[in-house]
Formats: sequence, C-alpha cells, structure tokens
Amino acid sequence: MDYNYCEIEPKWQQYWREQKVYQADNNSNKPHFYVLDMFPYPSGAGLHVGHPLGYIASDIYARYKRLKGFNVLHPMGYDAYGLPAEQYAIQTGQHPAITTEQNIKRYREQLDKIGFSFDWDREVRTCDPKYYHWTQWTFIQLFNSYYCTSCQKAKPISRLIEHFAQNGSADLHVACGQELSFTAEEWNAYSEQQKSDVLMNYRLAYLADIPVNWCPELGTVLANDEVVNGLSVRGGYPVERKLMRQWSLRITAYAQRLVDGLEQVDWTDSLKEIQRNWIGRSEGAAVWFPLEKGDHSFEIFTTRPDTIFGVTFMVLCPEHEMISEITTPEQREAVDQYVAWAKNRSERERQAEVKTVSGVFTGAYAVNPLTQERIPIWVSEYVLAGYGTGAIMAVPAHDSRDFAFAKHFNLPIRQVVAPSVEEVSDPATWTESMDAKVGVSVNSGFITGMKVKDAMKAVIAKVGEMGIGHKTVNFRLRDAIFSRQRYWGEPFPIYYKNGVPCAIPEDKLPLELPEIKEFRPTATGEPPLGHATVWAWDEQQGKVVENSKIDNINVFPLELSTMPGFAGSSGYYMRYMDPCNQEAYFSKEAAGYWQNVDLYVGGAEHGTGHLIYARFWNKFLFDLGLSTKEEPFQKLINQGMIQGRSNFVYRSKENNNLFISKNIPGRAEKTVPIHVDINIVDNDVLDIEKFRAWRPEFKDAQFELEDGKYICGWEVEKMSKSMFNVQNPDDLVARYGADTLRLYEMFLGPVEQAKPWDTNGIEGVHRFLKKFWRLYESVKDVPASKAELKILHQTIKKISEDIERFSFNTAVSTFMICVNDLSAAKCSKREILEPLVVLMAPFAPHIAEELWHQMGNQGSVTLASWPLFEEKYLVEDTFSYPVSFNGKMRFTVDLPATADAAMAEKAVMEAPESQKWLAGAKPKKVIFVPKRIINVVV
RNA sequence: GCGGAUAUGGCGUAAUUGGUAGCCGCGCUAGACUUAGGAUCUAGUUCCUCACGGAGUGGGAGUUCGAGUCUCCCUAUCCGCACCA
Repeated sequence: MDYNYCEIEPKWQQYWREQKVYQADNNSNKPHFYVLDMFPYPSGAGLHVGHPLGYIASDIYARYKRLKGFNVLHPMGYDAYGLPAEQYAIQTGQHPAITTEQNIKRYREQLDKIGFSFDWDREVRTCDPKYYHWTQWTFIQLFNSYYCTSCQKAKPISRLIEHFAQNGSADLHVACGQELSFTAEEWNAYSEQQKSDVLMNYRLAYLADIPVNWCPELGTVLANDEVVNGLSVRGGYPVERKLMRQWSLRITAYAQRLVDGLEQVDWTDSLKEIQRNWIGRSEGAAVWFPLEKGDHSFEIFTTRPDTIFGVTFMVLCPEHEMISEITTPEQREAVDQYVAWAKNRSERERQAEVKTVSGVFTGAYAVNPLTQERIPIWVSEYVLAGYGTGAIMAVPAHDSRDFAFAKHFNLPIRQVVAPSVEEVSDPATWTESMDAKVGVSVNSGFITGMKVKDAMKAVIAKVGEMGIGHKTVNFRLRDAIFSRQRYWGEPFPIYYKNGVPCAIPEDKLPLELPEIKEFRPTATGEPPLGHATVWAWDEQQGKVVENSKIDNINVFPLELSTMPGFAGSSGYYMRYMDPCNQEAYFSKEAAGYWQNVDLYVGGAEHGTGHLIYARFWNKFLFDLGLSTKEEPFQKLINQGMIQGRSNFVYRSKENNNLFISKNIPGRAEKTVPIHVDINIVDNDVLDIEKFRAWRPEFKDAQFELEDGKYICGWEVEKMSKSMFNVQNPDDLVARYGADTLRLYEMFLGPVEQAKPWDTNGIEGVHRFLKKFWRLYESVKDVPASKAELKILHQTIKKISEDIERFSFNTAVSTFMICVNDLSAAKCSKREILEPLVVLMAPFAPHIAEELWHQMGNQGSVTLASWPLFEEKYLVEDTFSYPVSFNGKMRFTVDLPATADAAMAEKAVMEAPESQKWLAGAKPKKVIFVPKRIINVVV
C-alpha cells in the first residue's frame, strides 16, 4: 500500500479531536510545561507559509515534551480586535464582528489541516466578552492603583488617599506625572473634581492632556511603537503631534523593573538589547540652574555632570513653560515666531531635517552654579519636550549636537575634557566635538585632573551639598497611550460623573461593546461609539441604558474611546491557564501550577510593542498577587521572517507573445521580466500549459526554450499578492500532505533565521516520508543486529539533542540519514521501527500515528513514552559511544615528544577506546601532533 | 551616527563547539529497471587540472601543534534605535 496522506491525515486529526488527546490538565502529578505561540490576528488574507513556521516549531517541542512525560499546555487563540476589520467595515458597512468571525473560521480550517496539538478547549478570543471582561477588570485595577517607589510595587489608590488626608503631599514616594505640593487640610477641602484631578497624577491608568501621535486618516491616536518614521504602521498614513486628553498607562513606573527583569529570562541578546534601547535607561544628574534675574531656577538633566565647567549656553525645548516668562522684550518677536514655527511642524518634517540647526536666543541668562558665569538661554527644536526636563546645559566641546549648534550660531566652545592635562587644544580648530567619556577634566576648577568617572561623582556630590542637584536616572520609555478613537476594541469600563471619571463596579463587568451601524467618527468629531444610542451608565441600576436617559444625577455618559490592540494581547497567556473561569481572570491554583510560559515562540517585530506591554501587565498582576512569576515568558524564540521568492518570465521586447527562457544568450537585452505566479512554476521550470491558461493575454504565448524547458528567473522580495509569490499552506498540504509541509518548513533552515520561501526542496522531504513508509511494509518480530541498534541509538541521541537546542533542520537531516541507513540494510525489524515511529511523532504526527496503529499498538503514538527507548532498548553504553554521527571518533592519547606516525598508530590500537569500539579494525585516518593523538576516523 | 546580527559549493544548509570542511536535501551527470512516468534504485558531484597535484569557509592580519569556529582591522548585507542631553 502506498503512503496515502490524503486519507490518513484527516483520519488522525479527527481521532485526536474526538479523543481530546491534547487536553492539558490543571491537576496533574506530572511536571508541567507551557509552550505558547503568539496568537495571530485573523486577517482576511488567511495564513501564508510564514505563520506556521513558528507554530510547527513550537508544536514539535510541545509534542516532544509530552513524550518526555510532561503535562503540556499548548493553547491557541485569536487577537481578534484590530484596525483592518474596522477599516473594512467603514468601506463596506459589514460589521467587524462578522468579518472577524469569518476570518477566524478560515484560520481554524487552515490550522487544523497542519495537525497541531493545540488544546482547543482553551481557545481565547480578545473580542469575546468572557475574555475582555478581564481586560476591563485589569484596567480598573490599574486605575485604582498607584506605584510606590520605595517598595517598588503597585498599591491600592485608597492607601494614597489616606496618606493625603493625613499628610498631604509630604513624604511621598510614588511614581507621578508631576510633583504636586499640598497639605492635608488643602486636600480635605478639595472638591471631588479637584481630588480626581490630583489622583490622576498618580493612578497607573490615568487621564491626561498629553502630546499624542494623531493619525487623521485613521481618525485615532497611536502608541509610539505603532508609528515608524512619522507614518502609521497600519496603513502608512501620516501622523502628527497633537495635545489630547487620553487614557495612558504609567508603564514608566515599571521602567527599572522592565530593565532588571531581562536578566532573568532566556531570550536572545539582540532582543534584550532592543528592549534595553527602547526603555533607554541613562544615569546622570539633575541640576538646577538659577536665572540671572529674579529668583527662579530651572532643572536640567545631564549624563555628563563632569562637563559642567564647559557650559557656554543653555537650551530649552520650544514647548518649555518658562519661555514666555524669561524672554526679553527685544527678543520676544523672534522667540514667538520660532516657537510657533516649531509647533506647526509635523513629526515627519522634524525627523527628516534632524541635521538642520535652528534656534533662537531668548535674551535671558542663567548662572552656572559652580562658576557663577552668565550663560545665555536659547530655544531650539533639538531639545525634546518629552525627555528629561526639556532643558539642557549645552557643552559644545563634548556633545556633537551642542557643537553643531554652537558652530552655527557662533557661540563659544570651551574644552573641559582632554586625554591628559597637557593635551589641551584649541576648540576653534576642531571639526567635531569630543564626546567620548574618556580622559581627564581640564579647565574645571576643583575637578581638574580627575578622570571622567571620578569627576562625575565629584560634581554630583558638590551640587548635592549645595542643594541644587542630585544623581538621577532617566528613561526614554514613555507612558503608553491607551485610548483609541475606534469602535472595534474593548470599551473602557468608565463613566463620567459630572466630569469625574468613575470605574463601573467590578461585579457589573463585562461592559459589552454596543452595536452601531456607522463606523466613522461622528459629525462632531467624536469616536464611533458616539453613534451608539444605548451607551450610558445608570448608577442606581448598575447597567447600561439609553443615552436619552442621561441626567447626570443617576445616569451618566460612558467613555467613547476603546482600548488599543495591545490591551487584549497583554494578558492572554495567563487566561489560557484557566480560560473558563467566570469569577476571576484565572485562579491562583492554575497560576500556581503553570507558573509562567516556559517557551514562547513568535516574531521579533513585537520587541518594542507586545513584549514590553505584556511584561508590564504581568508585573502588575504579580504586584496584585495574581501572577506567580514576575516575568511572563521564560524562554523566547524568535522565528525568522519568511520572505517571498518571486519568479519571472522574460517577455520579448519585439514580440509580446514571445517568452525567452532565462539562460538563452542575449536574453537580457531582448526582454523585460514579468512576475509570474509561483504556483505554476516548479523548481524554476515554468508549466507552459498552466501559464497559457493563467491569463487571457498569455493564451497564445510562444516560447523559446532551453533543453525543452522554460527556465524562470527569481528574486527575493516581500511576500505579497501583487508579486504572485504568496504561498498558501493549504495548497502544499493538498499536494504533499501536512507531514511533508511540517518537515519541509523545518528542513528549510534554522527557525530563527530569516529566509525566502521556495519549494525547491520539498520533493526530497516528501520522498523521505515515502521511504519511511516503505520501511514499515513488512515489519518482522525478529531481534535486531547490533549494527541496526547502533543506528537507532545514535538517532535517538542526536534527535534529542537537536530538539533541545531547537535545531529542527538538523533533526530532519538526522532522520533522513537513519532511514537511508535502515533502507540500505533492508531492516524491517519491529525492535528498531517501533521506537523510530515514536521518535518521528513530534515532526510528522500523522504518518507516525498511522504506522503505530498498523503495528498493532493502542492509544496515540503522540502520547507514547520517549524514555521507552532509553530503558527498554538501551544496549551497553550506546549513549556514551564516542563515535559521532558522521563516523568520527575522538579521543586523546599521550605520546612521548619523540613519537612518530608509526608509534602513534600503535598507541591508537592499544588505547582502551580502540579495543572497545574498533574491535581490532584499523582506523581510516589518525591525526596526531607531538605528545597527543587528536583524531581518529573509523 | 549608535547598537545588534550574519557572511561556507550552482542553491538551502551541516560541522562532535578549537580537531584538520562541505553531513542531509535540491539541482546536475551517468547508469539500472520499467507498462516510458513528475515512480524506484545505484554511482558521482567544492573549485582548478586529462592527471600528478594544488587552492579553498567575504578580504587582511594575529593567537595556536591545529581556526569556518577565538582576537583585531576592513568590506558587504540584514535588523533595531535615532537630535534621548
């Protein structure tokens, strides 16, 4: 009987589904293991071959762990809220819920065909009220929490309110928007509205007027990671800066813990580095510079306090609040003009012109607190409002930006750091500043002669003594804007009681997304939820009622924004542990059992988005006592992107109906390349009949062939419909079967590596499976020879190692070698083939299952026992056999310094290793150097 | 500009982690069987050379008995950040 994948694959998929073979148990004595994939956004285009790459890798690992006796949690779900479905709704009027449902159905069909071992009973969808119940719940917890900086932990806001009532703002150690100062008496006298405003400064989810990334085309604000080069990631529309009242998450409170946590996880260095850069921790000093006139002073942040003697001017950002106050009458017009100009520039213009220097003098002066020098104060765009204090001390000699500014406006440059005290030069001759933190201070009063590091400490100590500064840490990370002016997202569980935002009671959750018919913003510019007619909160009844009932006594308006995409994806991995819990996000027992994700597989493109938000979310849940581990994802594998591999035909310039094969001499000049559908090309050979049928215009196409074939050109490009290079996994499953697809995707190369998709090698993998199948056609119950056992044992050993280090491509190669060897030996012995089929089960589960049952075994092979081999089939010390898989045996023998080749050979033959493994046979090759024999090839 | 990664046959890749390159697969060459097939099997295939032999892991140096692997300097490609004081 032939290997009939069309029959066996659906059969076993059904069996697994019906027998619930992959159901994970929350109460088990087995060791636990949690394997997670980044759940997909169900887009209308369906899966392409890039998606399953990571899923197959994680599935192999999950199945391997099951064979190893672990209770494995391997769930899947959908990140179902998102812009594309809503944009589609705007264009067509089709409700996003319908589009999403259809897409999910399609995804599920595609996923099912590949034979994954997901526990579908645990499926979550972010748009399901039973799920977003807990997204909303978490939001309320964030809203009702503040961050205590002395114990580095989130705490209930009620504790802060008590503190205010007793002590006012004194002795606060909290993360906040700005430093406020009030007494207990003042607090107690505040109105509800005032108290609410003050608390917003401390809540972990807070409402504030902040400069946001506004995308007019999408009609919504975007988070920093959703904007690249001033354009939206989704759609590529321009984004502008705008001041808006938005919900934000105080993720900056967790910045230090987010940096520290990276030490505990097993991620690649490059991804950790991406996160460190995004968080952008930098140590330095805060220093107050007094103004020359009046008693005001302003704060600056610097990472180079040691250069304070080199300050020759100060710069404020155009948004700085002190500008209008300090600007002199003579300079007012110029300053106003500059500030207005800067304000009107789009983010994109600003970024495009980073190298251009612009700025204006305010006419005001500050005083250097250490030298008492008078320092002019300027305004310039190159100082950013969002970082540090929006004001800097400029040291043009040792900062390239300050240097460019000083050159442009002809401001003095003073060297204060040099390689040594003697090596001082004239900065007027410099072409660039000396930014490196090396050398010693010069021209710097009491720190002159000190090394940079010591000088920094000395200056910090000095300003500390003077009460005008201290050591501090700054982060580049900004709070995450959490509002989206969109419909298809989680509604905020918030209503506005006469302007005061209030959370709806937890026992009334979920607050379900209301139905609307029009998905655009309202005529008055409100978000789409402004169209909802039943979107008001009745406090008495504790439910949603018609808007018409709003009286601001009992019935209040609800929030019209919705949450962003990352809201639902920040905690889904915890929900999988206990997906049906109606009383809680997840039970403490479930979290206590599963702990955290042991292995997370997904793309590196989430390095600055999802992976930061999820870590923050989990740390918060940890502070609440819900999550048992502070870091959610212990080990992370980044699957490489699959690029497209486009094929081309070459159309003659003279004759539109003539196509010339790639390698015909002179072709390049005579033709133009045209993209051709990769599905009608096989190994770069064009199927001429299919090509003629592909499009009407090619109906009568003529060809100039080489060796009777039409050879296409190829190029690596993005996988996209317009280049006809999208490979749909379904087509390959239909043609070769899921097992072939699974093996081939792994065989393509290391999982982490980016690579173009091409099907040129898939035949070889398919052939291997057929060969594997043939081995089992006449299984005999006779004892295996030692040589055959050796093949098996080496394979077991190598496959185990390969899986443990996620080297699935070499694992597939190992199988091929094993099967080649067994075929050559005509080995059909049960003793060999039975364990081999179990070994194969993680990779090609369908064929393994079929053969397992054909051999008369019961139960699923994918739950058989891996140690079976190690105990039952282990002979001698095969697992410590010194011969590696490719036949080299290595051991070291000490030789006298005078040894020659003959003596070396003799020593090899006498070595215990040879006695044991060569059994008198001569080695093929002996490599030796004086004193030691190094390598013996047998 | 800063940071991270990668570079091996015609192609995808492998190399016992410092042990004397190119496993496995594709493709290609020759052959066997054949109901002439997009089946199966056998042998060969890094490059140059009829051969003897020589060269060879992006380029250049270095450490070492020994380097694809370690160090330094270039070059190219990819990714991340980008006026972050």
